[in-house]
Amino acid sequence: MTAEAGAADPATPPLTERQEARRRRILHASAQLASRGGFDAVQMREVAEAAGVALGTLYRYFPSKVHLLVATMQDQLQRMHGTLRKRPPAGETPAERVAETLMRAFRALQREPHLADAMVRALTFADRSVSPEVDTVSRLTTAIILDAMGLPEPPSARQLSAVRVIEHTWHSALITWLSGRASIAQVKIDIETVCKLIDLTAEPRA
Amino acid sequence: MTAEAGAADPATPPLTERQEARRRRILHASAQLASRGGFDAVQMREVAEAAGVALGTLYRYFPSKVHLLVATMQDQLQRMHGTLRKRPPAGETPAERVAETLMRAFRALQREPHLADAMVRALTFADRSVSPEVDTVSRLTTAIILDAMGLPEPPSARQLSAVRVIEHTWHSALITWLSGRASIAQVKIDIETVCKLIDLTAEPRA
DNA sequence: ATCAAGTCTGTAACTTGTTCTAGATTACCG
DNA sequence: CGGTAATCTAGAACAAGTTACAGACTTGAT
Repeated sequence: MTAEAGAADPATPPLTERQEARRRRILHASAQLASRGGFDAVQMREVAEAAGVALGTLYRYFPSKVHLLVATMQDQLQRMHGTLRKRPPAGETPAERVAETLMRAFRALQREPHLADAMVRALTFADRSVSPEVDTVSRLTTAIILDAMGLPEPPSARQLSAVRVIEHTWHSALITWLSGRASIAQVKIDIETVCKLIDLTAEPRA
Repeated sequence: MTAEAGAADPATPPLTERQEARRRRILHASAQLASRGGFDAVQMREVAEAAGVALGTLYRYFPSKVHLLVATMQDQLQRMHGTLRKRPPAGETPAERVAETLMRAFRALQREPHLADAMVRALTFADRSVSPEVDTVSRLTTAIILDAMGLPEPPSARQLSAVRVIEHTWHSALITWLSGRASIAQVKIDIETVCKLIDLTAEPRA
């Protein structure tokens, strides 16, 4: 519970500069390899080599391939959150703004479909041992959606439920798209459909 | 395209009786192993041994572990569809009936959480090479939901969108539950929330 | 009954994620 | 600076999914 100055790093022993650099090289190598071949192309030996680090060291930083890819996703999401903040969505209603934001994110993912594949597959394949990290990703996603809604006050319980369902749909729709079972148009429709839930959960009264 | 008398098996060369029996033994062994340890406990060598079949034969019937587990899910889903048909949901509205049906299915999964884990993880981890099989599972799920809705006429495009979103939520909510990041109560709320979409897509006119 | 084609078995090999170990390097403390 | 604990490296070893292959068994047609 001791507050830290940084962004999100509770109770992690501070890293030296060289360690921070290693960590960054590893994440970079991971994203790089993922950008070509997707999940399968991220091979631990190759990541280690590309990052200029021994295999054992890679495993010290990220205890499994899934941990590594989920951390990669955290990294990318943070980047995207920053980008999205700069140009807030222009829609009239919260539902429109959320749909617009998600579609913008979706277009970004389309530019690197293999990277998206690696990250999303890792995310949904993650077992309990990765729960904390996956939860961080989930919180980031929630933050992005709530940002897009642009609420004047903290969200109600019903709104949070709607946001959770939107996240579910977002992840699952991505998977169906990545595995070639749904078209881009289809994903768009699904996102727009689920966003209608927001209107439904608008507070009946202030 | 030659029509077959069975249920769902287009363009598959007919199996001899012994082959059918082998296939059944394999699926049974798979479900059995999955029921204990989940995804990781389904080890191809063990499945082969438990089914009394050589490893190469197992791979001839199911070209990968994911194929095997998705086929296992098909099998279980078919069973569940049958069970659900017997006692149709009692709710007043389509939304209520769908939520009731999904919660019933959810309770069934809770009885075999490891099996659920194996099947759902395989389903979301499946890559393009498993698309046809995953699609079959998806169609089965859709059929179950449409059944529960109990519509007098074929569903509209908007209703089908809602059903797709419900499926997305169903899969993703299961995953968060299986990985311990959401409680049973939470899954229930998410299902109920997304089912409200059905009301939203009720035809404005007949 | 016999032959050819296809299938099944048993087993070894290969791949990639993961673990382990011994020795070199680095960081920190006095 | 010197010592010590932690970290890093290189590489072997292990586990489980997957592939390969030689020989035995089935099946179906003649």
